[in-house]
Amino acid sequence: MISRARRRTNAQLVRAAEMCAQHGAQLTELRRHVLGLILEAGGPMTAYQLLDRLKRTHKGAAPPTIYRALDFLIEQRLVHRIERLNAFVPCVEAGHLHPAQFLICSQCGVVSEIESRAAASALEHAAEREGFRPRSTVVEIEGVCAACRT
Amino acid sequence: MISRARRRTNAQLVRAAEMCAQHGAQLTELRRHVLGLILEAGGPMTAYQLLDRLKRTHKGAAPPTIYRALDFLIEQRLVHRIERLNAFVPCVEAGHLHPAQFLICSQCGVVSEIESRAAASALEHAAEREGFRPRSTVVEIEGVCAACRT
DNA sequence: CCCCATTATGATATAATATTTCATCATCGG
DNA sequence: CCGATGATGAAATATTATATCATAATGGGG
Repeated sequence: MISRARRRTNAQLVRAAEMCAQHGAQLTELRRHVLGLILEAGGPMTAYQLLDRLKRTHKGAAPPTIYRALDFLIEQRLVHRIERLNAFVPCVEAGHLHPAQFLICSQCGVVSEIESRAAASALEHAAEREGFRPRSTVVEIEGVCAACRT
Repeated sequence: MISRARRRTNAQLVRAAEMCAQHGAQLTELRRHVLGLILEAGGPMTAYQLLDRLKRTHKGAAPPTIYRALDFLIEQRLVHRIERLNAFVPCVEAGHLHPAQFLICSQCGVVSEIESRAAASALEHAAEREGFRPRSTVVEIEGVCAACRT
């Protein structure tokens, strides 16, 4: 019995592997496994939470194991890092270059990713007015989500 | 002989004390000292860099000493935390509630604060479309500054 | 097919960042 | 003066991240 969520994850993993291949990068078993953990988590996961899970099936896993995998996944734009939480979530639009914009609920801890093209372009223009060439933009908005406001 | 920069810092410290007082908070000697270190630094400082400097004049300083001071200063909106660097800088507009928007040069390490009202309001609207009530927004744009682009 | 350059992983140690906890001390309003 | 609150001291520990060196897999040229 494979759950719907699990099937969805598998599809995402297949797609991720394709996208890596297109960039000449390989989504190895290990990296694929870590990405799977993040996809299945349903919320932000810290590096050491991921490491604990990884250890269940991957005996000798150590901090560098997980950080190297995360570096790769971030490089491939499959995963975002939420700086405010020291945590990691899947990209909503895997593999695409897009500004990371997060809503972080301080009550329930839920993190959701949004995409405001208006904000992204305003930021880009503001940066370029200073002569600054932006490469990677992170927006993290902490507050209270709709569910917790009731 | 008091340098111009030093005089400017003093003025900022006086103003900071006033603003704290207005909120019923006290800028104690210790906190004032830490704020002074950040103002004089001329760039982002990590907690432990600040701690090292603090120790020169403040014998028993320990990690909680500096983190408590930083928490206070952030609470009073006198200092920003740059999540991507685990580092701290003074607010450009001390004591005001404003979204923190930073340009971080990955070549020279310089951090500058910008203020794009357009981006801030686009983000606020995007958040509220999701029913999210924003409380604190951080934008960190990593890239290459004008000076380093030449 | 083999070589070897490159990339990936294993393994250990350690560095850097941050918090918990409990005790003590100041301050200030009643 | 007293008690409540807020601030600091001090020690231990938790959490996050990197450095380093060794070993193994992989994948193009010859």
